[in-house]
Amino acid sequence: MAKYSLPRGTKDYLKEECARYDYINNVLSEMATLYGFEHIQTPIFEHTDVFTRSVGESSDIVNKEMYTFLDKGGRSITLRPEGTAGVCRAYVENKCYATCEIPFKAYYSGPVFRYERPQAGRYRQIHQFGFEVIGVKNPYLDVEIILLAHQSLLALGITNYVFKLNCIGDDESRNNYKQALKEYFEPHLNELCEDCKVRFIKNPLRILDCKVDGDKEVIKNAPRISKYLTEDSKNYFVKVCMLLDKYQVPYEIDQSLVRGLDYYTGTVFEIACLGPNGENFGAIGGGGRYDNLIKEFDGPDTPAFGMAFGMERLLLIMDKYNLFNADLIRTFSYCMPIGEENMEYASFICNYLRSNGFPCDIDYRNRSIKAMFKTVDKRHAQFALIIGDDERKNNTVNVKNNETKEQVNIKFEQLIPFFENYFNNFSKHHDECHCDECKGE
RNA sequence: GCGGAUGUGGCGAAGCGGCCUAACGCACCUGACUGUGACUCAGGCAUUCGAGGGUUCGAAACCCUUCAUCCGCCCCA
Repeated sequence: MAKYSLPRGTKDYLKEECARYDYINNVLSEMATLYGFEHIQTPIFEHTDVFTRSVGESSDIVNKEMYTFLDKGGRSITLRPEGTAGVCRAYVENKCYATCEIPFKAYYSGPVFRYERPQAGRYRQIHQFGFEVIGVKNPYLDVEIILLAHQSLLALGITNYVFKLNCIGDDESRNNYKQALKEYFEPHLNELCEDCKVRFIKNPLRILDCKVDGDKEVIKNAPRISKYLTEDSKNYFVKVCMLLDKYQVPYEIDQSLVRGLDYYTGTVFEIACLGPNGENFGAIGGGGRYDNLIKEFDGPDTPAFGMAFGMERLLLIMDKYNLFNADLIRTFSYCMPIGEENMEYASFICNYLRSNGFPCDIDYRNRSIKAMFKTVDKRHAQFALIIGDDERKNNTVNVKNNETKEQVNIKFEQLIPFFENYFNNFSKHHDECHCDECKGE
């Protein structure tokens, strides 16, 4: 066993897993671009109060899950537990409200940290791919982001998910509702768990999210937000639902959904997706409207909407459903020098191909042909280049197409034209062909 | 943060106080086959049982501590 091991709840992404991660990241980036988003990056740590003020004192994230430490200058620093707060801080700090196009549409991708007890699909360092739109309040926008998530999942091949949707209302609605909840729960305080007693004071909305008392009549019978929504909030949400119907997005309304972050207002959602055997790995993504957050960071009063995917959850779900191609990792060609004495020529060929832009790798271990062919298969190489005494003496390369198993002896100076020709035919085939294999590309 | 289970080579797994210098299967390496991937056959591949300590004449097995993983709760991505 290794003397040095990973910190709990973290993991190494080795080649295959990294290739899968990159694949998802690419699909989502392309989707973001399709919807008019631009890439931004913010630091993975911020001053602690960036999160306490936005994510909220009553949230579990701030209460018990943050990686917070003092830096050498005595500042309280926190590894970001989510992406939105940093984006909003950056938006205000860089005065994007004045210098950028409104709405400000940005996507980001990277690690976030939460100190939780690890489980399957749950880590302390996870990666989120998120989208934020700052500057617009319009049901069409809420729906645009949900559509973006919807289309992204379809592009990844994920199908059996559902958007759980709720409206937690504007300030007025929520204040009315909080008041009603307080009045309702006050006489029942003793029936609630310890956590909920704290929630009662800090944010009674949280009580609805409690699973400990989830079955208890008290919570079941609690007033519903829908009754306390202002006309505006109600109409807005109805419009959102109507549009989702129109676009045939799979969603259901879940009035107990309040989200674990305090900054949400209005439309909120989580994406639930079960494994092939009904396993529940938690939400694969979530988000919502946060109309007060920019103001909270001392920016102008600006509405906003955002969402994020959990990369680890996507990775897990896609793996369970076998949605990854087997050959995400591939080598175009692999040089097989037969015997030490052919190493020099083989190495020359390999570098020659590389300098002409054709990916190539070479076997350095003076192994048997059998062993090298196994490597060719394992690395999904398109071509095996067999280089032995005959080839070296005649300045040729024995090129074996690993797919068709056809083998030709090619003069050194014909190598590049040969591969160029191969590529041209390949893309020509690609353009004209409508077979299943090519359609998806 | 709470409750439960588990930890033996790259992987799966037997062994549950001495015959363990750790079975078996897969994978891997070498050769039979001086240059074509299969099959077959022969051989190789854990001084060591997550780590540290203790009990014992003797420990992978028993005890303690610790680390990690998995499941449930909580929460979410």
